[in-house]
Amino acid sequence: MPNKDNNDPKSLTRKQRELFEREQLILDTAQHILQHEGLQSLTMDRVAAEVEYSKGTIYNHFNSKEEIISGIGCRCMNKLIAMFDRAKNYPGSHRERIAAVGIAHSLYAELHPVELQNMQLVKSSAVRKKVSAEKQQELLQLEQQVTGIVLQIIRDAMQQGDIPNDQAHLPDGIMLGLWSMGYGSNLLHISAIPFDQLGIKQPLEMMWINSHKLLDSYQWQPLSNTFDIHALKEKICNEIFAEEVSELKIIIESEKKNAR
Amino acid sequence: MPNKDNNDPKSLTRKQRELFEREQLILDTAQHILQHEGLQSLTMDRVAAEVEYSKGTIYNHFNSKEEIISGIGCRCMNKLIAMFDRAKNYPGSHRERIAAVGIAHSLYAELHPVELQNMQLVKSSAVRKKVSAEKQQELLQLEQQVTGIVLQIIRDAMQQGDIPNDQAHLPDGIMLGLWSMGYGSNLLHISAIPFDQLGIKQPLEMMWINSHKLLDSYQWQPLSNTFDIHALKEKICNEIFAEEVSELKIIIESEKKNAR
DNA sequence: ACAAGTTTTGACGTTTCGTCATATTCTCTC
DNA sequence: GAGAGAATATGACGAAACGTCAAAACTTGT
Repeated sequence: MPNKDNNDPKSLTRKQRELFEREQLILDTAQHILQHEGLQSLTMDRVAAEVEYSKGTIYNHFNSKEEIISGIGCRCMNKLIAMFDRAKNYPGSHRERIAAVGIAHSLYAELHPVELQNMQLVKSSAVRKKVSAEKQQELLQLEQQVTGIVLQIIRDAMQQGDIPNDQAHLPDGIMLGLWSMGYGSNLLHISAIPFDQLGIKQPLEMMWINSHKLLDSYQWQPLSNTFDIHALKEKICNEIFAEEVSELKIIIESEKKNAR
Repeated sequence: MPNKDNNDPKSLTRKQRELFEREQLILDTAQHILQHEGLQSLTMDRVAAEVEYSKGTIYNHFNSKEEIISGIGCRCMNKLIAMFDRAKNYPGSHRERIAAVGIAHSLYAELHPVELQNMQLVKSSAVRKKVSAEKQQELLQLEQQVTGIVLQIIRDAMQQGDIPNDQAHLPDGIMLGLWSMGYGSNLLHISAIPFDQLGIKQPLEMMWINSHKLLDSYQWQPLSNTFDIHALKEKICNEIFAEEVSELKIIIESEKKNAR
């Protein structure tokens, strides 16, 4: 290109930036297809056609389709971590902060069911086997960030005396309890089980209640019989996740319209 | 065939039996491949070769690969239900019976991690989309059997007065709490997260403790501070699941040998 | 302007799913 | 027991998708 007035000494960086941006474009495109048409429509030829590069170029960025799927998984984890971080920084009691993390988790599940399913897919051995060690390390590191946030809040609470120290399995027990219950509830939520028809409550609603019962069992002060957990939920939703909640309302509205 | 001394009037039934047996053979074979070589080795040609029928014949039984995978899923669910049933019939307190169900669930996860992953796969939309409505109905019905067993025990306990009736969300709350925590713990258990290395306890161990904490929160008598939950686990393992436990020991032994 | 290096391309080989016309086997009647 | 007609089994084939690689296009430095 003759136009060289941009005499930036970091031309190497420009190239790298282009590479990086293209990588993002590929992931954007793939994620969009995945979200709107499902995994069976996510083919390499399709992605190549939509980003308007050839398949070979796609393969210069990602060694396999699975690597793209993992890449999407990483982005989703980052989005989740951003929400968890906001929850962590909520200026309330430690019990309120951990509750905010729980709300972040279920809001994420409601807002991005497809991504959740994809994150599940990434963990399957079929995908993991074809993904580079680096990407796996990246995913593991992200997972650790998540547990790190939760553990930090629990440790803060212990240090502050909100949780009695004379119990076994701390802080792991609380972390694993919340993690497995949240994880399980989210997956039940996105499963095809028609809870309504079976006369069973929605998993995400019950998760909120059951998590508090679990925290009560660990005697995490203040206990839930001293405050209104539903009011707390409302409060946290308004103060930290207003944006997500309104997004969710829009989704629910449009689903209602589709049902009609 | 000239040899017709077997003058059974139900020759139709014999044919049906043959068909059924072949179907089982196909599923046996597919499950064996899946278990020992993973999903990527489970191809229709491979199954056809191993059962020594042509691919067309396989397709007379199952309309797609996904239908075979779902078929395997159904068998696994049935195996799980059989274990749950044994737990349900344990002649102890209701709290002991529900605890036995929990043990059944984690034993299953430890004994059959591959099947668990497969049952997860069946729930993915990619598979569900290609499966007949009947099979989906069958899967749903099996899932209901599972929840039915749990709900029955909870209702028994309520009727007997073991659980105070003055609480909201009964029996659903307990059921969903145990289900999501068990489900989540099992999936964490089979995930690739190296809990040991991260200095975190194993999800299945914590699930036992946290489930009891949850039941305590619902004030399900007798509360866990009045008995030794680890002794109870030992007792239930010996009295109902001796076979599974010894199977598990063999697996653990052989894994140790492989590690060396 | 040209050469050396880098990146892009898309045709191609391979695998695997699922189909279907043909071949085989079975069953029932005479 | 023979033969017609129905039921079942077969495997070659088409289609779709992954991943590769030699050749083409572009970039950069001299």
